[in-house]
Amino acid sequence: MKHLHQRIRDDIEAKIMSGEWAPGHRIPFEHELMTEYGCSRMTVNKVLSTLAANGLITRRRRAGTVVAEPSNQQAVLQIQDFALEAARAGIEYRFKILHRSIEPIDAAAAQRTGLKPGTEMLCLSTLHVMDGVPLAFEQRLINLATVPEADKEPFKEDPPGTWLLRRVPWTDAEHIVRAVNADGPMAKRLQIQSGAACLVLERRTWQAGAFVTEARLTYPGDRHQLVGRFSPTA
Amino acid sequence: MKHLHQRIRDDIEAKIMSGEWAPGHRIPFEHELMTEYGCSRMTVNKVLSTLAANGLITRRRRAGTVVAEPSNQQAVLQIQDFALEAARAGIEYRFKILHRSIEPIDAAAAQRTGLKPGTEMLCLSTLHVMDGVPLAFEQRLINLATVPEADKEPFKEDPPGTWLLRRVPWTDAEHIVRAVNADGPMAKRLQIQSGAACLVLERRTWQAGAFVTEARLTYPGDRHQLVGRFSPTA
DNA sequence: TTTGTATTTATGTATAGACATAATCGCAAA
DNA sequence: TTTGCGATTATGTCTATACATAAATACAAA
Repeated sequence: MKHLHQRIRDDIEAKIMSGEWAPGHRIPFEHELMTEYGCSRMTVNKVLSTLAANGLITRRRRAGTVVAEPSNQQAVLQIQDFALEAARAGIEYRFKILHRSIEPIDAAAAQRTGLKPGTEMLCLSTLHVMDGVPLAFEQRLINLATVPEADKEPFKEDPPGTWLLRRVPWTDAEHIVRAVNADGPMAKRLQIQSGAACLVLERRTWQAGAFVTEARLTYPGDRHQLVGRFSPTA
Repeated sequence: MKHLHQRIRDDIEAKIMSGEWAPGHRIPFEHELMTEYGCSRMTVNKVLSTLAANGLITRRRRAGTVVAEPSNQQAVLQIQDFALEAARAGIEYRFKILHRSIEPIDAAAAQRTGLKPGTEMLCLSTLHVMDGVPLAFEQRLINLATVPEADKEPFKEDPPGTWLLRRVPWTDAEHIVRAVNADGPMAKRLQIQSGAACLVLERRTWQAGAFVTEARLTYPGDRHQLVGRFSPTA
């Protein structure tokens, strides 16, 4: 016999995912489920709260609980930290800062990040190399207003991403994944053919509303992929 | 005065994200937090359970609770359902089944899906068109052992993905995102230049361990991107 | 030393009740 | 008809308690 908690949850998920309870359908009240399963309200409540947190259902006081609109399917993709992954796998990892400067943010980037045009940003270009093979090229902007100590950091030990991850708390991130053809300079840096398909991952992170950093990572398409696993229940 | 629940949660998250409690650091026992905040164990327990579900902490019986290793950063990417998105945006959407057959699964696919080689699969190739522009090419395998009714479905109303989503409950999915150069036939189908970068999304779904379907979606790189938002707390 | 077993301990699940709160509904007053 | 207000109702949060369970620990037997 499984846990009641799990049984209630499985039942509801099955009904939603089979389409028996379509989006917008009102789910039985806690009171009703409580009678149906012969358990306390807390048990039902915890299940429904969890499902709501996972976006499967929408709850509103007085109105009750309904199956959520299948907004967009969500997939959890894992995005690796080069240094960490390399260390774990026992692979030789190096990185090289190819460019470093402090510049006022341009108009397009200001738009993306929500900063005032002209804000001073630390601009870094980094090549990530594993086992002697270029794995990714990283173009990064760091907001010096939020992370002033980045100015004096030489980035000798850790690459900028790892350094930031350890030092700056962040609360929100936005990701964009695209595919592009490598132009000449990019092809040269990554040692691939000009025009080869590359996976581009852009990540912007904020900390309590304050912009922290933007990273654009370009991976050779034939050497890399993003992998993710997703359970609606997890 | 905020809810106690939220306060405890904020405190713990702040300590973790500021680095004060580094990965591996043991968090006070429920018993201790209960005394510290002057509340019941259930309250503390719910907070910690939620944080554990979000991957911020790791809990083990008897051993206690520790700050989770920042394994891989996880990003929640949104993956759209063509028909649904088009309907919402008021865009004209069509799809065309270019190929349909029933074939025993090949060795490579058997490996990926965990099925026995030779299992009968419904193979479909579909072109998705929005506003007259090819948006994606879909190659899909459907496990007839799990979804026998797919055999007789003509897929006139809904494209295979939408049809399956409505009909088959699924519990697990695996995603892979890659970038590839379009070969000749693909370029022709998508009306792009041969060699143009394409985003390839592979999705495999299971239902309680039974394989349901595999979809490989190829998007022109210049027409599409995946977007995602992520908060560690949400 | 190794293996097996009992104990302890922290978390996991569940209960039955309490009060708070937000949103809706119905009714009455303007 | 519209506005305002009180009653109702479903969810939100929390308590105090109970027993289950997994895992570390200590101790005893082989």
